[in-house]
Amino acid sequence: MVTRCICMQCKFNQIRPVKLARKKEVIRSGTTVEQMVRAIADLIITGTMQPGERLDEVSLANRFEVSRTPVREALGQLCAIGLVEREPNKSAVVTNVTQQHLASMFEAMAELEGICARLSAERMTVDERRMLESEHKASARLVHRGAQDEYEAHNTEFHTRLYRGAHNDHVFELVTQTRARLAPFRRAQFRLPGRLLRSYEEHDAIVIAVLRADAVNASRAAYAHVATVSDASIVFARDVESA
Amino acid sequence: MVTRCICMQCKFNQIRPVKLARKKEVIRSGTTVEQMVRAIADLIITGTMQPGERLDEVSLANRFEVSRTPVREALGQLCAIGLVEREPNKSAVVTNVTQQHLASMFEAMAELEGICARLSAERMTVDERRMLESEHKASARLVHRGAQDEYEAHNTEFHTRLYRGAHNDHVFELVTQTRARLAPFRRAQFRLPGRLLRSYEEHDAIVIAVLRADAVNASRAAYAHVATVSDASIVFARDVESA
DNA sequence: CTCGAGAATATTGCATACACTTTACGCGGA
DNA sequence: TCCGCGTAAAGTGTATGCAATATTCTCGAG
Repeated sequence: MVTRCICMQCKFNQIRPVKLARKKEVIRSGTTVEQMVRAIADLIITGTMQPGERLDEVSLANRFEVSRTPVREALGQLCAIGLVEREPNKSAVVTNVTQQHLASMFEAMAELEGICARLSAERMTVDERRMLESEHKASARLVHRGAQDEYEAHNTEFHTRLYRGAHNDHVFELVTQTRARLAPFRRAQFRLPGRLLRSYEEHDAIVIAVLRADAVNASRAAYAHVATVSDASIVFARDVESA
Repeated sequence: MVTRCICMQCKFNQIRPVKLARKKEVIRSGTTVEQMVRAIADLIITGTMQPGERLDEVSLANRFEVSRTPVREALGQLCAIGLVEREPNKSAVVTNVTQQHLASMFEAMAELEGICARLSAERMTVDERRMLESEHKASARLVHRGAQDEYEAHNTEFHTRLYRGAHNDHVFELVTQTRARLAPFRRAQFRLPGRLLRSYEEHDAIVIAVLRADAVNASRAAYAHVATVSDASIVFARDVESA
């Protein structure tokens, strides 16, 4: 996708005659590099770029209409985060994790979610508990309607609430980062039949335990929840790999 | 330290007339950027640069005799890791964590070490267990001699063994990364009276549980161990701050 | 027809140049 | 003396150029 195609109509092949001059009129949110990091991360997380695919600097630079310098910095940061891999004098590549590493990430994720659920059960404020519950109940509707995309958004929101509820900044960072790296592999899980309902039921178990301040069961339920996501996703990943 | 001093003898103020020309004869381990990341991280971790201190790009470039480009990339990566902070058009700054964030990192570290110890108890191979035990026993000598620096090296080694023993790549990454970020604050802990012996005893509890494959107690012991390090370090950090 | 060596091309790594932003400095006025 | 304000200096953000490395292509030998 990123590698050059032969077609001369393809915008990647067009030599852009216009000077790359950033005018101050251009309202920029943050620096170019930040934008690039977000943009490229999106490409990876949304699956527009598959693991193993090459991230060619000049193509990206043309695509986003910037010079190679910010692209390079962005790739460096994505590398530090772990979304891409680089070796000297070669193109950056979307991180291609082995089955084993994937499994280790899911296991770590389960541990981290377990911690978050446990700490949430112990530490969430009354407001946080109330919000968690109402948001969760609201998503029941989506399950009935089979609204996958909307449910997925709610799902993300739900987990974020758990992460925040732990009231630990660093744990929040770790779990968020791990989730980002798992995102490419988790993408299609809600396509599997019955996954939506099952996810809801598992959330239910977590919510009940958290509301009761039952740390042990909250932790267990969260761990188990990730474990089933893991199973679904690893199966999916294997299919993709063999395809 | 990094900011310019007035003295014209200071090497930071010397205009370097020599061209920055990298000859191929120079044997380089990895790219310049990698070296820079390591070098700057070292400055921070070893405490040569204190939290809050400015990392001026040109000074660093002169100091390491490279251009600003690799310095910038390195700073970007260190920012992604969390060792430095940046905002647009300002110098990068060694991350200055609040008491609260520091506490959250130690708590996260305790959780992670607990996980590692638990998994190690369950998963370490016979060889790994043997090595853990013999290395641990060897360090007893250092405690008696009061050899702080050597003990610290052994201590690092000991914990790394636990992290590896968990047989989970991603957990290893997370715990290693967290340790790096805590390093600046943990530095002086072994200076505290009696800390050496106490550390050894705590390691002992972990080793015993791991060797017995007693996951629960291994986890507890590891958690408790970090908690005491945390106490010592937070006290130290507070002293530094108020000084 | 396949394989491999070597040239041609593409791409990365770093240095440098320059525009824009922030900070430091100095000076006049209150 | 102290406070603004304007200018100078320093510093960051990005584009571009060049050398070094990797990749692709070509063509001849087997």
